[in-house]
Amino acid sequence: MDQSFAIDAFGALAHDTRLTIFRLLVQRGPGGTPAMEIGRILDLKPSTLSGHLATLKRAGLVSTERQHREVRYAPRFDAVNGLVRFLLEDCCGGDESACAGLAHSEA
Amino acid sequence: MDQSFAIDAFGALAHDTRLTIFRLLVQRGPGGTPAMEIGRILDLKPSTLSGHLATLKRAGLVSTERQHREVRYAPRFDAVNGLVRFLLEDCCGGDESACAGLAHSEA
DNA sequence: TCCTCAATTCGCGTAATTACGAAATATGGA
DNA sequence: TCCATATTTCGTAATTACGCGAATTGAGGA
Repeated sequence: MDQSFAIDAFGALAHDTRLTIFRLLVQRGPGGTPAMEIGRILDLKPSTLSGHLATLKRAGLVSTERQHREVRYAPRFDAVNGLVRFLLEDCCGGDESACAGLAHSEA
Repeated sequence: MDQSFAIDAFGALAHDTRLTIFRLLVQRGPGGTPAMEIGRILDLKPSTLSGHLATLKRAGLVSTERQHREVRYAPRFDAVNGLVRFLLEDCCGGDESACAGLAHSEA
């Protein structure tokens, strides 16, 4: 996890439609969701949807798998964990007691 | 935590200088760091620094406290936790087994 | 009050992002 | 091969973000 990866990932999430897409994928689970289904649910034009999915993919936040004629998009949970670890790296100068309970999320 | 808050927060972090500032604040700890010290460490012009700090503040990622002539900036760990929870809300449709170990970070 | 340091606000030119129609490409069935 | 469905690429115009010099505000000491 380096800085430029994190910037791309945060930038990808810093958009109304893309954030909605990503959260939808999280709720759908690791099995993935076909692009067209996402577009139907969120009422997005194909080219707009495709652009956003490409942004999320470039940022490493989603993985893709072609199945027949469809492309299934799935969230990458490891990317989220990586982002959090990167953000809180060397938290409080390594002093566990200073940030106890703060650096751990219970989603 | 609502969507527009999350968008502002991710947008604030999606920038080289601001991400560096935030991570520096995390490492410095909850006691806060004077703005000028941040600027000196990262070699930033006052107006540029101030703009970035204002963006982080608006996004709810940092808190400020005036001490004498200085303004100390501190990271808001609760905001980070809130973002992660928001991102992973209803993960895998609530099926714990499907995302076990994925939704929890050990920073 | 006057001065100085700390920090913010304003203004401007430049650069990146956005949505989406139209055209192109990919996949599999008839 | 021909076609329909699924998805991506391209082009363009409108919007927004960027850095930073200059001017301004705030707080405390002399």
